[in-house]
Amino acid sequence: MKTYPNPKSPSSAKNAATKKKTDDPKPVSFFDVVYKIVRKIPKGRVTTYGAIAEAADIKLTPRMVGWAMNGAGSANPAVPAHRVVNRNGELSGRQFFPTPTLMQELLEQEGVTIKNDKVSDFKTVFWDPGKPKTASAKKAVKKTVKKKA
DNA sequence: ATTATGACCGTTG
DNA sequence: CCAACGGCCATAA
Repeated sequence: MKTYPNPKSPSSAKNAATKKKTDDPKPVSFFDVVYKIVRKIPKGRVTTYGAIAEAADIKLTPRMVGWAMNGAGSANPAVPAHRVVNRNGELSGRQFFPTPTLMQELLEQEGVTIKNDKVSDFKTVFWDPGKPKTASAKKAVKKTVKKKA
């Protein structure tokens, strides 16, 4: 992050709660969507950015999810960003927490086992936000497609 | 308006 | 199997 601007700038989290100047056309920023989903994550459960993105209706990309989490710390109520990991189950965002170890600590407190900064039973503790509308379409995708190469 | 970056993901080499 | 690249949408300069 060389030219890292300022993600938690007033135009991010602040906007989510209180509309400022940079958001007129949109009543709510896409941050709110992410926050809402993340807050839905049950305790002791984790999810991936991609899952959140899909839960958001694919309107966003995993990257935007992570970017939105930047304002999570300033969001109200606080967003359990520690329950959000990448598809590899790694605590990629731990570095962005007040303390790099805080994310792991929180997860362990909830009963999630962390191994080498990664979720042990990631697939087990993994929680899918679920797509209410595209629920039926989800079946068509068949999860058995897990095979990689 | 254009360029560059990002708490990612999937495919290609 | 491991490494590298591009794609995706949004924000900041």
